[in-house]
Amino acid sequence: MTESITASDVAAPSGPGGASSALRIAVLDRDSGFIQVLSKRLDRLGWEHRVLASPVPADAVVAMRLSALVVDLAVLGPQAWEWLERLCGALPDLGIVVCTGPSTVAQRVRGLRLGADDWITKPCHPEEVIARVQSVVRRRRRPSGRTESKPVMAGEVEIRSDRFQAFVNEESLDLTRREFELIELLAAAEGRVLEREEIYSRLWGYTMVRGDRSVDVFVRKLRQKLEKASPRWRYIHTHFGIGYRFAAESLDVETVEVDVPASVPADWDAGDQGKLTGPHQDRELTSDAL
Amino acid sequence: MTESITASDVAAPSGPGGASSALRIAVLDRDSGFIQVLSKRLDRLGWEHRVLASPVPADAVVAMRLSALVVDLAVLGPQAWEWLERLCGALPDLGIVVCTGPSTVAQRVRGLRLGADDWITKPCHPEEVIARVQSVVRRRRRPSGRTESKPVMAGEVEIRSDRFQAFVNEESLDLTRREFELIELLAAAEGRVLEREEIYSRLWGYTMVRGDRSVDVFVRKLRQKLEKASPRWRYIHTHFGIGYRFAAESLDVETVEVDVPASVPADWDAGDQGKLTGPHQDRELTSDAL
DNA sequence: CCTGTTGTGAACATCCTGTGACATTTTCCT
DNA sequence: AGGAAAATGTCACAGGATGTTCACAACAGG
Repeated sequence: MTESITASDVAAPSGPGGASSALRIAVLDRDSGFIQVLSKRLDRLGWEHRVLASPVPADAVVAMRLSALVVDLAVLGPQAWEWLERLCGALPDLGIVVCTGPSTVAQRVRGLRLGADDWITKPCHPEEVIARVQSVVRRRRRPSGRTESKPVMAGEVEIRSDRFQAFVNEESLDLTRREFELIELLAAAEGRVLEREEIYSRLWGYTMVRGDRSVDVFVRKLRQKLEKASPRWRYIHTHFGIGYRFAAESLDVETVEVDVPASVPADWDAGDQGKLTGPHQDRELTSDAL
Repeated sequence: MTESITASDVAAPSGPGGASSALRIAVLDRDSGFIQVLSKRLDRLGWEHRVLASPVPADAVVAMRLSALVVDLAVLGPQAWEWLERLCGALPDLGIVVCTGPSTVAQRVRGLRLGADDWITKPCHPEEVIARVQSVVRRRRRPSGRTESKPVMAGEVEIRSDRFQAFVNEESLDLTRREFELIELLAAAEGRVLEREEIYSRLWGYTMVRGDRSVDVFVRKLRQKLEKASPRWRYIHTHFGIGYRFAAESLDVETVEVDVPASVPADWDAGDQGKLTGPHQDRELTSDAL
């Protein structure tokens, strides 16, 4: 029962951590001949893989952190559609290749609409299965675009994707992987509010269950490190009931904005609101006041 | 550059999930029957599409700014592979679905390896082609899709969905989540009267029980914040016995901002607000303006 | 003038987030 | 392999923000 998967470089689903080669896939099927041939081929490719012979609850699949899954819907029996739908819902970034016996157009269309990425009809050549899995994964990976190495600056921090680190004055913040992924994600969406659910699904790869505090906890860890390294700046802003927003804001220039004293004449079209906080001066519903 | 796919004011209801519709695809094929059927289907889906009958240089395809391309390699003749490779290299984000006659496994694998995202063998059902194109595009959409969202202006307020906030002169109104949802909903229906029941069911998700004052309370909170930030405008108008209507109206006769004619004589209640709202005649509570 | 509807303010109940502590898993070192 | 250190994931609590309800006043309509 020991798994053949030795996690050496487990590229988390949507995470930036991907080595380009090492894939992690699972095959859910009972056709022993097919499995055997496919396994051998996968071995030679050096992909981590795992064979499942019986219907696995969608939740269990989540835990496997796969890049892709090859599945014969026949194994799942009548609940195949439901299973597929749930899985696709939970793991929007998982590549799913259905490889099953004869089917109707309607079935294939249904499967693809539910979220499957490809549908291969048996009998088929294992090499084609491999190629289609690669194709699916290739597309999935693209967004993570690890190629560019343009450091992002925000306030005092510099985010270097090529080093998986953030720096302040050339000093590393010692971010862990998740912390870095988080700040990278937030910074990429600078100015926009990201909802918790979105942050979670983009970092963890599957959908968040209600009551999960992981995002909050990592935000706090990030804030701590940012605070320590760059005390006079605020970067992560809370939007109550929604999520977080990344924007560098300096605390230095104390923006004492006087309330309009009601005795303002009729027309202030001269618009001298006198904003002095630089690029961003929004006063949000920040609960980060200390 | 004259071509513009404008999903003009679709005003995505809420959240990132918005416009999933407007796709732009091309079909490179000569099989007139296939093309015809497919085109009709594409029309009904509202996807912009274009049929190409002869080999188009890869560069030309680039200019089309497509979401996906369906191609019969047979049209391309012997240089099909080279063409495919060049295209995939030039447009890594373009979805490419090969749809062609009988082929060997080796050919299919080669095509997929070169960068094709799917390979369908003719004869095939157009619906399956559609479904596979959707599947391919679905993956591509994730990263880029949700970036844009144009702010909505009304009078002095600017509603930015990406920030879950409304602003007046770049100053946040500090709306809570519900308040924001409410103003967003109202503003999206600008000019029309929304009944309480509808507002309630769209914001709270279930039907309102008689006697529930939640909507009124939130309207009041919204009005307060709007009033404080933009004193010389009225935005939310009560329609007795019905519900509320959102429309920016200046109290200054001078300031001709947007739609309001402003040259209104003495009798406002003559109801020349311009916009008649269908079933209910505009019975306005304009007396409070004096 | 009467009745039902809406505006208002405040009390109250809930939900949300920050925080620290702790359990669990992974990584690294010996 | 064994164990320490680091990273990640969970949990419970406290304080604050938000949502809901209520009573009453003000108002529109007949």
